[in-house]
Amino acid sequence: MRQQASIMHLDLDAFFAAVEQRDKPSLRGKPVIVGGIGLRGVVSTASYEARRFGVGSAMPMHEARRRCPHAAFLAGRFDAYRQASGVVMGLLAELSPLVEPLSLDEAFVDLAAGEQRPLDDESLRGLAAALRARVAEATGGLTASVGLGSSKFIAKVASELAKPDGVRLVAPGTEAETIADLPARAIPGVGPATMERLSRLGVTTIASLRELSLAELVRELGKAGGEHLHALAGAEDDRPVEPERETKSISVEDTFERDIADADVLAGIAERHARLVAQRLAGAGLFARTVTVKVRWPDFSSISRSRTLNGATDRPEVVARVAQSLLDGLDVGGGVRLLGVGVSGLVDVAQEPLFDLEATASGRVVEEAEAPVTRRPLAWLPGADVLHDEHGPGWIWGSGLGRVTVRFETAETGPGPVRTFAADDPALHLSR
DNA sequence: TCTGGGGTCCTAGGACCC
DNA sequence: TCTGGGGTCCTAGGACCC
Repeated sequence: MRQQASIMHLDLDAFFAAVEQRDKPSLRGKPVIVGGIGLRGVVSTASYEARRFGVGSAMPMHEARRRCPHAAFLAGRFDAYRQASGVVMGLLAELSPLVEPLSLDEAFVDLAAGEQRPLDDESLRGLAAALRARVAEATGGLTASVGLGSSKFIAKVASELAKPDGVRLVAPGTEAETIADLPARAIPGVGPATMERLSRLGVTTIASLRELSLAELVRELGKAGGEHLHALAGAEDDRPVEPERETKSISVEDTFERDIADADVLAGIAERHARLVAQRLAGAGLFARTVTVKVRWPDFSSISRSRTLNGATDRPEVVARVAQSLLDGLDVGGGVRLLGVGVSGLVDVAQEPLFDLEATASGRVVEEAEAPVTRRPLAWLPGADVLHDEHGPGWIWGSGLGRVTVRFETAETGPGPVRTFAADDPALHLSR
């Protein structure tokens, strides 16, 4: 453990919802919920206004609609999120070469690896304040919460304590007392299942977790989990900030609006998924040895089937063929809720296998493989950016029954007017 | 009308090898 | 003549995170 609070954790507040409010002035100050819009969607991010109604991440969308029916429900615009995220990560990179992104809206920064600067508490607080101001300025007003501590764990806890829109520095030497009264569930890695086991041992807070011996924790949670938790409970954490983590797996999966029991339909979906996976593999310059198919049944239980080849491939037809043969081994007659295809065992050189299935049908399959992967036509998803030949830029408020409702406003305009068009109005286009 | 999608890490058992 | 002891790879499942 280092002697300075020189590990930073930055977390953008209600990120997806905040980007929507930035770009849609009429939604500022109002409940906004971004997530899966379909029958089986879940909430990805809720704005703070929506959280007051008890809406939170991972909540089924129908439940969110019940709790906050007047919210704006949006499908999400990942290009916009990626763009804003890139700007913020760029600002972090100016602080230190050691930046570890955890997701679009979160990252660790090791400030001790940056250029020489004082790392006393006051200087670090000043650095965080300046960073937050620059984030807001560079992103059109997004707010970030920043935690500073002597380890990743403490920095992450600190940013949580700083939320929303704040800074928190946990002074070196005060780590254990700072976390003592937090619920054990606040430790990253303690989820519902682990918390349930801990509760049965009488654990509530981190202080009470500390009363369990290492042996007890290992017995209850296994070697790795037990040792990790024992260390974190005592505020011991020497994990380094790792800027480059290599990709270990790539997958595509889809939950269907309604369960699918038709093997031919599922085969077509598996093929599409396999092509997308292979496309991303090739895009990353990687090759895979193992292909996995995942199926979720109507009762929500799921299984996976995998096969490791004796070489590595990035060829869509090979991934598709292996996925198909794995799927063939399953009885889908009772219906399938979700189908996924993934690859792992990634290497950066091809070792094309002498693949026994290849010789049999390569000609036809290769032709198919060269056809570009076609994106499904985009529906008028709520929240999507559009451009109208006459009225200019706006966003989809809602659609249905052959009509589309658009609000014409941008981050710069202030709240704008709403108009409704026919869904096939030739003057209306999706942006980008 | 319950429960996304993209990941990571861990465990456990069996095969296989020296 | 009761049958060691590792190590690694593979498969499957589960917990967890954002």
